Amino acid sequence: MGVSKDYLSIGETAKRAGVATSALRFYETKGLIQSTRGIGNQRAYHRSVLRRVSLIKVAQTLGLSLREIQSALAALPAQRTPTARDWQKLSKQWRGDLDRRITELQALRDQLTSCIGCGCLSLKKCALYNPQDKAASLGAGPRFLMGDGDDD
Amino acid sequence: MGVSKDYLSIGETAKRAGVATSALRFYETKGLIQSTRGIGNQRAYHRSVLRRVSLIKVAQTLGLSLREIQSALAALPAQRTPTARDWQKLSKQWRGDLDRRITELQALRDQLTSCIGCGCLSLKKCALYNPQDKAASLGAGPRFLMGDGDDD
DNA sequence: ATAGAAGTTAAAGTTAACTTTAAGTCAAGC
DNA sequence: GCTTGACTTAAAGTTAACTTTAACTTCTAT
Repeated sequence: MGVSKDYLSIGETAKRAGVATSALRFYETKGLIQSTRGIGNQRAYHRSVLRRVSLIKVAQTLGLSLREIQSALAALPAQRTPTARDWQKLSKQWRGDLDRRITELQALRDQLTSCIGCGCLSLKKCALYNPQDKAASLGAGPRFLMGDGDDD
Repeated sequence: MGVSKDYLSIGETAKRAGVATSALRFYETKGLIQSTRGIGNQRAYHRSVLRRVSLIKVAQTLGLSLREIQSALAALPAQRTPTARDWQKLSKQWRGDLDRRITELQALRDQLTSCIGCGCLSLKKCALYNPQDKAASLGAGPRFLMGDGDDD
């Protein structure tokens, strides 16, 4: 059982958060969560860690790396259960990220769509090939360029 | 210079395809591209490899893994420059993949949007948390569930 | 003939996000 | 007293997609 009402063992925390104990230890080494130590040097996680892990999981679903998540969580108080307000702040920012990614993918799809049937695939000319064009060319409209047969 | 009009050294191929020679060797071990060997055991890549590498790069931009790309390319003749028709077939399939990913992300965003301000973050109830719900819940409409304060 | 650029192979290194393993500690139940 | 289960740490393993390194060999130009 838990160390107390407010503190849980690593096993319990893992079970309730739906992650492996190894993941919790890993998160701890990365500074994403914290623990205190009880008798026998065993970890005791505060209840608030459960929410933190939840946030981590949501953020991961959204495609954020642990490093990015760490930055975001750094803004939250470690020893307090994140409030609705905390969550709002984070989720709004994350939605922005998501929106951006979606927009990028849509532009990529449009580019791809306009390229279907084009068949150019010219390394030097096709917009799909040039990563540096990515920001610039996305939304810059379709380009139907047939390779000249010599520069592919 | 190239071995002939139709064959290029690894260095030239790398330069023209915009990838490192190490990447080309790597792709070769993965069966994504092929080479013949001249005297001295040096690789000679057929011109068509340039297009193949192009396809690989585009596919990667679209988010496909080398393994998936390998499958797609397996349908293409190794010793022939992919034609517009080949490209059409691939790009249509890839667009489908892209569409699906975009749809997923949009559903995720909608879910996130509806969760902003909700602040539930209940491990047991919030739709954002449950990966297995992902397929089912996406598009299943928003869920405003406040945690009961005891389950997370 | 010889320097230097470009190639070759096998193996190890890199990053992310963890898991697995090894070896040992600790508390509870019988 | 002893087995069992949960826990601890450090280190190694895993997958993807390459890059880097080491130790040579071959080609090209002078």
